[in-house]
Amino acid sequence: MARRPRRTNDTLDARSGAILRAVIDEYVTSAVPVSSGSLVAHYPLGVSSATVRGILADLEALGLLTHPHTSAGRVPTDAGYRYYVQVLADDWSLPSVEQRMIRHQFGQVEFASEQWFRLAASTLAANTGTAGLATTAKPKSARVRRVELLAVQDRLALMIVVFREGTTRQILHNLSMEADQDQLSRVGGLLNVLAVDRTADEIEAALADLPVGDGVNDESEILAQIGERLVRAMREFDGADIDDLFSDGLLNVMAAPEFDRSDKVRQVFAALGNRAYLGSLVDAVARAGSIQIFIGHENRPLEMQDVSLILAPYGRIGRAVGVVGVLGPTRMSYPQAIASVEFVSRLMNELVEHLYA
Amino acid sequence: MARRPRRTNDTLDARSGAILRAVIDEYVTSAVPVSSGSLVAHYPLGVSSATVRGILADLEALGLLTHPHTSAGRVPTDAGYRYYVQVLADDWSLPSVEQRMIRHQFGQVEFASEQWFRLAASTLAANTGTAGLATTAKPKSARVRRVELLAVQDRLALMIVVFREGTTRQILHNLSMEADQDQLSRVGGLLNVLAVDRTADEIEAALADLPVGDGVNDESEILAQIGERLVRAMREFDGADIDDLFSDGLLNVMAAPEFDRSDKVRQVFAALGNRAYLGSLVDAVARAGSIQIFIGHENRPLEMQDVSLILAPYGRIGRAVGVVGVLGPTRMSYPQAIASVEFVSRLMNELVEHLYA
DNA sequence: TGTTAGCACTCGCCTAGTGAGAGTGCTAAC
DNA sequence: GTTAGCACTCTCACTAGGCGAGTGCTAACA
Repeated sequence: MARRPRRTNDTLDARSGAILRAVIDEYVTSAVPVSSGSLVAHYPLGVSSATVRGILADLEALGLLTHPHTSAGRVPTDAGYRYYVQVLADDWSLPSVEQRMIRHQFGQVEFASEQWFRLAASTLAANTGTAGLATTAKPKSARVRRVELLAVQDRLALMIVVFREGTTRQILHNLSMEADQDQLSRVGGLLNVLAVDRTADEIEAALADLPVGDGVNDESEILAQIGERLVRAMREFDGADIDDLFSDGLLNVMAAPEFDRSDKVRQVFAALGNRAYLGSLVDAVARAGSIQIFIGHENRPLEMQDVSLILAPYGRIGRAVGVVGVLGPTRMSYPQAIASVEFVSRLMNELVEHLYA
Repeated sequence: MARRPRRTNDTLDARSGAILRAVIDEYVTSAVPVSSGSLVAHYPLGVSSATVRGILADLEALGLLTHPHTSAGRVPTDAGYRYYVQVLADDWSLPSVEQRMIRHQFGQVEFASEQWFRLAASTLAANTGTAGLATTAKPKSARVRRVELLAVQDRLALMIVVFREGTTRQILHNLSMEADQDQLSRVGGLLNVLAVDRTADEIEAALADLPVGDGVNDESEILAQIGERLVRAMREFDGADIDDLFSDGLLNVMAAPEFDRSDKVRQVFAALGNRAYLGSLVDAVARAGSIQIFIGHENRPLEMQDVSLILAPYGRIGRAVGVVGVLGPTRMSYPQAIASVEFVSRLMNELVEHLYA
């Protein structure tokens, strides 16, 4: 047989494309290397298995498929999946029934902020049979929306900070002197004037401009202490790679036959615990501004080379951006996953838009 | 050999006890069935392997050891571990170096409330090589310490509730009318008067006693709406089996050879996702008021019969109680685990005491 | 020139069989 | 009561052979 590549200009001819798609669809559901015979049996290709074999050999020569061993069927390579999502992409969108169902669920949780992230993760997990991920939207530099101070004990104050994007922080602070709720309320009032809508740097500057208390005035001393603690907390927040990561359905990934040995799973989970790596991912996705797909070896960490990530940003570019997505074995249903991630990220966008217009 | 049981009154004689302890210590570190030969080689028993074999046979007859097959060494049964922790318990306490180190770490996190739970879980995980668990302290009926209201948008209010035990809830609420921050602040003042130190039921009663607004007064209408939402949130909180579960080191469990197949791990994790089950555990431990040990089959759920739980309560009995502990394979170092859990729970007690004296 | 049937060939998987080694249980002597 | 000695059992690792699946190639065909 003439083994000339069946493609022109980096694009497969229609029939080769159809067969590649068939191999992938089949393999994704069966997890078993697919043979020429099973293809002609399950798909209306209109040719014999011998012809299919020829095409499979070509696709293998192009690096889109492999062969575990001579007498086994074909398995897609990472490049094969890549071609699939890139070129063979159909109009992949969620059936409107599912869309309505998901929308309904989001309506149910009644704006209990962090519930949204849990819901995003669990929706994605349930909808794709893989692991769902969602990070909160983290700004480059947090700005304060509001600060509250509560007296917990003689010298113990609880500070609650609400950032502009809705995330909150609670910080217990040991004061160097006693302070009752009235004092703290007054200090809180001053602190709000000073801090609202400002970043850590701006608040620090404003604090420096304050007349020095000389210890004469207790409240200005408390303000200085609390203000300093606030700035520190904001710096920590700004410096973190990501804010919070919610995940669901990690058990789904374990159920995949390629992860029946738990050391494989452990590696992936370990990589997922690496905040710096996650931060770089969020960054990359935020910078790209649209859904990103990382297939197998396209993932940097060695531990992630058997899985694929599909991530989409949400939020307001330049201000606070978060990410939702899924993680699954490379052998996953990309259409379903892509459609789900795209839909959920759109939904999250609407929510953010609605909240902080 | 005379196969008479080597115990009187449910207690093994000294030598049998020493050998049982040796078997368990050996098996815990090696994960391999231990033979009579390796015992005489590694422990100063002063007898020959043949004698040890006789005693091993007795211990097996008593149900404290088993035999995977004829030509294999002995493995402890759940009953064997139980006897070990119950009767062979030495003075198991943490070396003071470790105690100081842990105390130091807890000092570092600077009262950032939920950080404590994370730290408790991760300390236990690191110290025992198993999974560390910590739940927040949840009261039977939450009482409000403070409520704050923030205007987010025209009709959107963010309510922050701080409960007496330090946990907080953020709830976004859609108002039926517009309200600015001034209005919300006034409503917030009223709400605090009404709600502070009260349970859901008491707040509901107080709300019912309020003069009806008839829609004449916007603020009383807002108060009614927000108050109703607050009561609902508190009911949800009260009704939950547990509040929040922090865990760390789940990967440690996966690393154990008995969990090399990921379906085993999956079962355990699935059980751990069951809130009702966790709630019943917390309940049981809180009721007992002291450290509790559940070994293998002593755990109800079938999925948990290959692991052991060591849990200790902290907090104030009758008011808010939480639990810290570890989860590991039945083959774990009980002395180390028990000492660590006991120490961390004591530490958490001190923290709670210090905070809410 | 592309397609197809036919067929040899390869290779993984399963089963059975074998030998070595580990560790026991028993017994007879101390 | 303890011990050395020994037969016995059972797992593990390795090997060999048969089976089946699926390929790659070739020659014939449309």
